[in-house]
Amino acid sequence: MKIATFNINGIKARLPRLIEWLDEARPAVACLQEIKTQDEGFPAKDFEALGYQAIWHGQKGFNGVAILADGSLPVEVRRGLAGEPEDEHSRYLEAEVGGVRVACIYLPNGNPVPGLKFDYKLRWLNRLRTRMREIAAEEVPAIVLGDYNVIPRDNDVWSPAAMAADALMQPESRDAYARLLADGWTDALGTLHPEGGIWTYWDYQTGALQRDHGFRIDHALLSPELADRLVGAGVDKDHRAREKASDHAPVWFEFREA
DNA sequence: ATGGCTTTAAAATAAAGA
Repeated sequence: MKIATFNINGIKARLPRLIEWLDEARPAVACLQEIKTQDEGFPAKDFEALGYQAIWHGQKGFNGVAILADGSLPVEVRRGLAGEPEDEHSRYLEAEVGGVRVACIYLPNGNPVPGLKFDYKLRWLNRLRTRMREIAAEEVPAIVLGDYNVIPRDNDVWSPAAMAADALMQPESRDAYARLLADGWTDALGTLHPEGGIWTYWDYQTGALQRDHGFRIDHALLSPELADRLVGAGVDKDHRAREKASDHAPVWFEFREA
């Protein structure tokens, strides 16, 4: 069972690329971030034509998440995180798919540091932790995946010095991420590759892709019940180099059947 | 170099991203 995440940076601008990737990679579940459309603009019919059914949480102009499943409709469990009723950002969507709890997240970027946006990022990380502890207590196979906007380790970035001032690498961001791991969640790609050097994002600017100036911020955290079933993971880097590509590449995780 | 690109929203610029 392949479960993937892809920050597509605009589902309208990226639809041909997205369909192409679904067709080639054919994940059982695909979590999308930054769909950047209101609910009514979501191209559900284009996915249905490929055999995928979807749920989504859109927003005008930016943010927005979706969960696609091959041959079935994800059963929605929750949209949005508790704790800040006034928070209208569309960044969290959770569903049951094929016997697995799947939470699709788009964590706030948090730049500049310091500032209100960074404060929001840290609060959001705390709210996420609260929800993940609830999921963990259910003792079900679970995966919380998406764009975490956190570079967990120095070997997850082409140059720690170049990114030192960025919200993605602040000690507070890393500590919050580390607390999730301490709670018992497994960083799927990080665990398979402790040596680092794997990127999921390359900036559009200054030829970052050509220089391989990237970093790893798209993650999947696994509950113990699912971590035992992990058999592989990877980044579809070739999709980053295609015409009109997102600045993120798709990341996939393969699991043994239960 | 708070920039460099890119998308969205909306009608020329501005916000947001990371």
